[in-house]
Amino acid sequence: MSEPYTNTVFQAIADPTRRRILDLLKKHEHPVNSLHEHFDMTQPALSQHLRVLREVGVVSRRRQGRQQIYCLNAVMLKEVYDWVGHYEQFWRGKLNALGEYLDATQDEAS
Amino acid sequence: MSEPYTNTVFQAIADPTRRRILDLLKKHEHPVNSLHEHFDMTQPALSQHLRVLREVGVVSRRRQGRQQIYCLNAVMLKEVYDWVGHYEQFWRGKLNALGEYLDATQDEAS
DNA sequence: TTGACATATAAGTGAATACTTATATAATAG
DNA sequence: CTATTATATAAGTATTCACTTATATGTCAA
Repeated sequence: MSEPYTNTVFQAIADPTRRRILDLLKKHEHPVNSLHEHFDMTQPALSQHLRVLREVGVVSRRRQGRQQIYCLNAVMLKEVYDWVGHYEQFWRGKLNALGEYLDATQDEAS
Repeated sequence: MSEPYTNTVFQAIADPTRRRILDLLKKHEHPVNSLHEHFDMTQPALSQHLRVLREVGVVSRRRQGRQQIYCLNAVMLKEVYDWVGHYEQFWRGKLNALGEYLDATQDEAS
């Protein structure tokens, strides 16, 4: 009945647009207009996604002239990596057994 | 402007309740009522979370008498692990203070 | 100072989400 | 069969979300 989990980073990366932003920032830092070229949405919509990422702490920004340069702060993703890493043993071994993944019925149905 | 990302698994694990369900199933399989003891919500609410996890494919179930036994299908989490794993170098470099310029060597590739 | 540029915030909207209670289905016990 | 147990679905609701347009802020250039 306890609540030992937080929401933040996992929710931030739940959105595909925000994952794409992170992937772009992984290559190198970007000002907003440079990021904006990659997305089919308005600039305010993008800025709102950037705000989510900022509030979670997975990106940071600095001003450079009129631009805001966003860059990755990947340390916050370690929480995700650590959590999902605890499941690694479960998919290792199963993969080479039957290819991509077994059907939902694991009772020798195939 | 492309859309090479899907939503499914990342969104499924965005909710803390669903991550807790997976953590319970990681220990061993569970019928619904056994899972329900761990959560402060109604049984239908829990069943709806289980449905989300099922539809994404990260859990499966089989009937055993009146019970539905849920068990983990962790292969679907590999997508998350792989995605976030591409960021590992960034926090490793920063955590042990080897300096940013180690990260700077991934400007090319991918 | 004025105007253009770069980005952020405000306000509004429709859809999705996470819950609730009520009911349906499914298996077993009597 | 009927009643009980176990789980799922239906329907309703309040909140959150991802977007939009309009406007505000902040920087630079003329």
